[in-house]
Amino acid sequence: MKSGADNAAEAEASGGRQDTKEVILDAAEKLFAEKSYSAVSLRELTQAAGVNLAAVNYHFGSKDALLIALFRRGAIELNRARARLLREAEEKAGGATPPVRDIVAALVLPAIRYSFTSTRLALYNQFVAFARGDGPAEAREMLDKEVGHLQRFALSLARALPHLPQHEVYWRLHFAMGVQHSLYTDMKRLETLSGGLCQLDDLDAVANRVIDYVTAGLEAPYTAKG
Amino acid sequence: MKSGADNAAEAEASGGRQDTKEVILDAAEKLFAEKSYSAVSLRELTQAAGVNLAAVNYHFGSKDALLIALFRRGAIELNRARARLLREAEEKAGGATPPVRDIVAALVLPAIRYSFTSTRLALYNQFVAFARGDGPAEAREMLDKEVGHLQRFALSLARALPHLPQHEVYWRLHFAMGVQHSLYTDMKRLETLSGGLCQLDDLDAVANRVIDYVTAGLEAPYTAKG
DNA sequence: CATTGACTAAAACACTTGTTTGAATTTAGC
DNA sequence: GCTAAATTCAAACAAGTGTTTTAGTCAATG
Repeated sequence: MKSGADNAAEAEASGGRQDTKEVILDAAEKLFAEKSYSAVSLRELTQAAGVNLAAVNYHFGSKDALLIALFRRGAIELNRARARLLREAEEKAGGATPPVRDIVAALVLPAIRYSFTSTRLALYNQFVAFARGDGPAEAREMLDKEVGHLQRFALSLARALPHLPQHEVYWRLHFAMGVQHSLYTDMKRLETLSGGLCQLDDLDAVANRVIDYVTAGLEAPYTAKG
Repeated sequence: MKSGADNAAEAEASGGRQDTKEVILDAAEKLFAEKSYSAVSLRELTQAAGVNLAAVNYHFGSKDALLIALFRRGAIELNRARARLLREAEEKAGGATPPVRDIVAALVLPAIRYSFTSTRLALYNQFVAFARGDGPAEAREMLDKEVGHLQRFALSLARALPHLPQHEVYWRLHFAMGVQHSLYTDMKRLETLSGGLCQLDDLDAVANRVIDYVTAGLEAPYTAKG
């Protein structure tokens, strides 16, 4: 047998020391985000992680497989957190549809948390380029599954915004993802633009800001167009 | 002398045939956008452009210099178009400050046009990663200049939204850039999410949508926060 | 203790990378 | 039409790439 984490018990039993697999994943997350997938060599990556060069191929099979495993780890956590918040919002609303603001919060809060603590989300674009390019079918399937998770939010929003045609809901949800995206891309530009006034320091303040903005956009009056 | 386009007259005089330099720039724009800067080899690039392998190093000096030239070409055109629209909006408003919607239109319309006709804007993130990584100081200066252009919009928006503190204007302008960003990133996700319902087909419709959304976000009530 | 398995280490592999070279070719100026 | 500069071309270069191999280490198990 090859893979080390076939059962979670083994990872737990190994005690306080993180195992190589996760050390690699963490280093890859950081480096792939600040540079890019293909700009980071395995030598640079393994050196930063403090592991041997061959470790990546031993534990993951290839550099491509590492990227896939990395994206999977992040996507699972993110979508699980989003789904949980959306479910809670629905339960809180009883049988009725939750207010737009609560749906928005469920969508963006997990991502905002990540943007404060890790570079995890910055991987998304890298992975999209990889999957749509030379990447294997497995990668494309993961992106499709990702869309499936978003579909739940589209439906929920459509119920909360009954005056909007379906395609307009999709568009505005897409824009909401763009706003969210701006939290882990180009933050440097915002910092220099504002002369250091705007930063990712107060999570609640940033979260309220994003939710206010996105909610206002979603609830904007609909001016019929071609 | 080395470079071929020292004076624009030469490029014009050469008649209908595009010169090698621009053929390379066009091919690079396309390839760098769909894959990534470091994922595209000069062999793949020059073959797609139909020029010799050595042409890039001959005309630009290096692969890095090509990326810089590419970004410069795009940034100049984009900022020029934005500045012109903003000036027109200010003139239309006489001495007063233009309405938020007009400022937003000046900011996003040029980018929306590009997103319909080329992959030019998708280069931005690539260039940011390059400039902040191993890239030369020249690249960083270009990003700073880019921020300078945005500053004009920040000031104009601050005048149009006097009830907002300055840092809130910066944040919301940043979010607006994120919405704009969503037009040339992840459009594939929107298409599959909407089952093909949403696409970049009708420029005016998309432009109105974006402007509505961004304007609503900018004009959202301000709920004081930490 | 011996043995088996998972894991690490260092070296080598085949291949691609960006870049350079020097000769052939085209283009412009007199 | 000749000259000289500008450009293209094919070939080669050194360096770096992901991957494989082979030997070595370590911990658990019988």
